[in-house]
Amino acid sequence: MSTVKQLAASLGVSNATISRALNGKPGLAEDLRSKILEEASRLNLRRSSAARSLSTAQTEHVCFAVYHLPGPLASDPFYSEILMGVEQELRQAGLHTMLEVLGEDEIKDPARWRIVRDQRVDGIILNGPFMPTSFIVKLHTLGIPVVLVDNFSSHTPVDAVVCDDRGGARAVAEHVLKLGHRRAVVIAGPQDWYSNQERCAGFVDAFLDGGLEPPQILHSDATTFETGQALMALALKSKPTAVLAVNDAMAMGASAYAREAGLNIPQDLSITGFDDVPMAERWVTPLTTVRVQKRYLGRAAARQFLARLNDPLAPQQRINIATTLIERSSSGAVPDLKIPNLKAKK
Amino acid sequence: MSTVKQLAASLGVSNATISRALNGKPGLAEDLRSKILEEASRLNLRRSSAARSLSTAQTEHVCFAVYHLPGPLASDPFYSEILMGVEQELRQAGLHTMLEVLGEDEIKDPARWRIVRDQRVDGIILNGPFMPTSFIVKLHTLGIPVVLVDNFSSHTPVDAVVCDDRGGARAVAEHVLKLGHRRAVVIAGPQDWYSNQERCAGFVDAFLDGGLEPPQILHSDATTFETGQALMALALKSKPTAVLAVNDAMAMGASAYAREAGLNIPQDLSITGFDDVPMAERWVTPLTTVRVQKRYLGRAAARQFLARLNDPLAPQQRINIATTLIERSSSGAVPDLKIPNLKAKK
DNA sequence: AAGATTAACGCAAACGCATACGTAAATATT
DNA sequence: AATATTTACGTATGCGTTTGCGTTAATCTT
Repeated sequence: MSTVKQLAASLGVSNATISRALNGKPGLAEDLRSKILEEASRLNLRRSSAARSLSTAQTEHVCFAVYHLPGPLASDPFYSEILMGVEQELRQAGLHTMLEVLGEDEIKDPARWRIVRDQRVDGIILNGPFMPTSFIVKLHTLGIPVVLVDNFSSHTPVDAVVCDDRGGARAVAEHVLKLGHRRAVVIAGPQDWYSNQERCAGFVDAFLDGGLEPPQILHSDATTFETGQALMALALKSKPTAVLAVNDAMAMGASAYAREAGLNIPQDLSITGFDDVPMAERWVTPLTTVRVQKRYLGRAAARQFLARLNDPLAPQQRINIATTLIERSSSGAVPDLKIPNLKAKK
Repeated sequence: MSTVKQLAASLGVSNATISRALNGKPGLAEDLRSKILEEASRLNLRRSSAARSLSTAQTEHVCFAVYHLPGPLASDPFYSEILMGVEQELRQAGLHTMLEVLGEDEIKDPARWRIVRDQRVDGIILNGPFMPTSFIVKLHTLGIPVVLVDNFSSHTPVDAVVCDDRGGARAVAEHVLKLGHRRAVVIAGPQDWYSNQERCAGFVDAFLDGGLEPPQILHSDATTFETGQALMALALKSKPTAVLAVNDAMAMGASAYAREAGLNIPQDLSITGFDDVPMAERWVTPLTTVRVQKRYLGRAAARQFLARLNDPLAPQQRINIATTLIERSSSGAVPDLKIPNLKAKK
């Protein structure tokens, strides 16, 4: 329970020396240093992070902030795996993670955000699909190191760590095309959501590259199981042989709806998801999907943050984490029987 | 970007006055106070939390710490809803939440835990089923305010906030008994897990109160979907008409296994879960389960923490949050046809 | 061997805020 | 009207570190 000053007294040296010893700084005999470290652990030294921060102007805290619009997405805990990754990496670097769930107030005026106003953190890692550009820019203008994770804002000068949404989407789409499907519907979420855009773009890429018309895209204002069900109802009107969902939650909703409509998956209809959430492989018909390593996304974000701290003037970076196609049984060869039907109807 | 001192100079008053105005302390004319507050927001005052902490010996930070044993439980993000509740409530009280994922090192020697050693937090909210008693006691001995959430340690002098595991379990069990079931098997997790114990006890309570033999209990070292499947394989040997799982993940595993074994739920077999995770109602056969309001659990924990801060000497408290039975379609009347079969075999 | 360089440490000033105490003016008391 | 009380503010000290600079002693240079 002792302080640095007490340690100094106990060893008959100045507290400057103690400080140098503890922080591994030069200008100190090695034997004295080791003696100090020994005494420090013997006396159970409890330093004051406050005093240290006051002196160094560094808090050793970094904020992980999420912003959920009020409404259907409010309770999606999708960020938690990212958060785990962030914490893991920051902890390894000797930094501590502060969690903040943002509300409208902070979004509107970042300068009034408490951790900013009180200088409680050395920087911020931002997560959430609907982070307004103005918010990000203001934060950046305040001189606070910021990195975006699982989101990207093109008109913003801050670093971003995203997964390869587009490439992943292209991969599932190609997989589905290879299975012979030609009539596909995309079940998507809000259009102003970065990942959603990229995934849709990836789907389209694959179709265009295959010399095909781009698939029909059904948008919605949410990406939940329920909206997946609802969009599936619409999608079925086009008599598709494949449905590409922008995430697993919607894919499962779509799958549930199709099942209740008497369709067999994948015999009558192929359905694919995106994310590879834990339930994806445990679903009635295990989901063909794209694995996004959220935890790694978080780790990468933290590492990028550390790099930014070390070099505040480095050019803006955008880091892309690869995704991988996971083939399971919710996708299968195109149902031969139905193709003529569709053609006939045409 | 100004400091308190600059504010003082700008208004021609002392910084003591500024401090009093900002912190709502008495000894200050109201008009002066409002003038100061106005100037403060005009100059975009950025105070130093470090200096404030140094002076007041309070950080305004509280740590939410989780401890996951390495192994199968490692990635269960069950704590995230609790965390959300904690953050929400602490934020409302003007405190900030620090997240820490504990490792073996911290568990063994809390005094070496960085946030403790550096006095980074005003207290700690602990979560995780396998928190060792010694760890909790040491923390408490160090004089750090601690509250346990979703866990309870009877040989420990710290506050705890738990849900009514026992009552909830009793409720599902009674529900199942009311449906006519007599031959039930309990699918459970590790025996040294508080919630697991309580839930098993609740099941047993209901059976004993009904004048019946307690059900067979199958334990496992994890509580995942996969262990649910595995235990279901064992459970079926007893030809039960109902299976009570200690959580939804296991119930879903059990459900999946039963389905693949050709059983119809609930016609051939009733299955119940516990927790009411989001997937429970979306499962192929929507799960009869017990709702645990994890978020509220977190909020209650934070409130208890605040109370503890205000009165460090108050007697230890244990707060119990009610649970509610959610009846869905995975449970049904006992299959009449099979009862004679079972009796015959006997 | 005398001067120059370097190493090892102490001194003391910040860092920015809170607060106990002091003081002067305003108000209340008799 | 004189004294006692309260109100409103300033002064100055302390919180526990870090760090620039100064000092002394040890080592190196020629």
